[in-house]
Amino acid sequence: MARAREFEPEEAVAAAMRLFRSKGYHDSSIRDLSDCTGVGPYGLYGVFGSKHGLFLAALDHYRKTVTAEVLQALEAPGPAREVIAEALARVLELMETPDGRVGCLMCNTATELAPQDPEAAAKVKAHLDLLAEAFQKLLLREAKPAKAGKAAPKKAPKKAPKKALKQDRGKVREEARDVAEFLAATVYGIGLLVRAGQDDAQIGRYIKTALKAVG
Amino acid sequence: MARAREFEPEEAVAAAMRLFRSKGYHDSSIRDLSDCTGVGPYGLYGVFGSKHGLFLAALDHYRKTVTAEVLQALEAPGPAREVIAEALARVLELMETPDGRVGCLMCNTATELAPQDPEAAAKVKAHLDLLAEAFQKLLLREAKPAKAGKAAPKKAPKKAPKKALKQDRGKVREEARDVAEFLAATVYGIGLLVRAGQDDAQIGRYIKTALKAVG
DNA sequence: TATATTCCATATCGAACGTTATGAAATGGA
DNA sequence: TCCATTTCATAACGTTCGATATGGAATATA
Repeated sequence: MARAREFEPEEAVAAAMRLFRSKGYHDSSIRDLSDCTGVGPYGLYGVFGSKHGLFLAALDHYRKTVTAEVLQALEAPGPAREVIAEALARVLELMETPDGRVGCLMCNTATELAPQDPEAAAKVKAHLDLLAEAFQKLLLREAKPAKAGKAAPKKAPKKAPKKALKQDRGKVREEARDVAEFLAATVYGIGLLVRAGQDDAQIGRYIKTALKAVG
Repeated sequence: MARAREFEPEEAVAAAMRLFRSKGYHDSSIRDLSDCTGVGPYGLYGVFGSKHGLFLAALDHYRKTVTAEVLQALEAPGPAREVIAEALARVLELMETPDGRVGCLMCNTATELAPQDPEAAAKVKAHLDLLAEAFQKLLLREAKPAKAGKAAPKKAPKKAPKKALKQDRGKVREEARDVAEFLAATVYGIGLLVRAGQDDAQIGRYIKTALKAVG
């Protein structure tokens, strides 16, 4: 048929994501994006339709790469609190890249674009929910080891009326949701502090203090 | 001598601050600012020198108005934890304005500009420190009621060796600093969540959970 | 009232923006 | 080997950017 494409869209998105993450949406021009991806306006518009389309693709790429590493960290075995501490430490690591301390693209997007860009806002919200669900899953994994486990439960349920059980379950689930949402926001908070120029020691203390809310 | 100025710089800054807070720096044009302040490019450049100068003035104005209300809330009497809860609730109120849920200008600036704008970054950092100091002062006010107080101290110091006193003081002070820094970051976190489009109920749960870290 | 000076509204500047048009280069099927 | 088609690099489009120049209106002093 015709000439073949000479670039890989996925690679272009990855490069564009780096630029957007570093400089934000408005301060990244098509020429900048063209330079950093090595693609040229024709290619970018042909595949992504617009600067905005490319940006949305970059948001998806962020979730599939950076955020995926956080979610993976939350799948680690062990006590929830320790897993969370490790995951948040990993988050902090991920906020620094060869481009500098660029923070979290989703957090940056929330403040720069969300109120005026429904599509970007939807992706940010979905991302927050994704994080919260991962935290909640981890928290509930520990809260109810009711299923057959190898080790015996440390805290044996004493004097637990059957009627109250459902209420307890609800309470536990509710608190887990609150803490999970809080931790998802904390992930954004880490990105925010990195972006604000705080050093790792200070952010480490922030994480340590936030963990006190896990209970 | 000559013709008098027809606008009040302070009012112009206030209007510019509202626009910057709503749309960010890069998405607010001189024409927009000219329209919303009613001043015209000549006046703006004559007084503020540049768009960037006007923005820095807007950051100062934010501290002197919005943040001042938060600092005032932190001066309220009563148990630290309750005062903090009230102050954070006040923060949430302040994030909504006639222009919508615009969030915190300092938080927005941290993510949009700080890495590439040293002057803005310095103001953001100073603002964070200001908040942290206010929280720390409040926390320490409660931690050491050593000075002559009307009511008797509830927790009488039992078996406290003189040598350990200094160390305890240091520990208390250190923990107060950590919590204070955490709470300052929480203020930004509230602004971030507002900007991300979370509703008040969700942010209220975030505040409630964060308060668990106060201890 | 005359004048020098400053401010205002507006026009305008060169540059950069996001996007599209253009012509040469490349490629699979006839 | 030619052709139809698609991609490429690049020029160009109209618009808007931040910033400045300009001419008339306003004012304190003389």
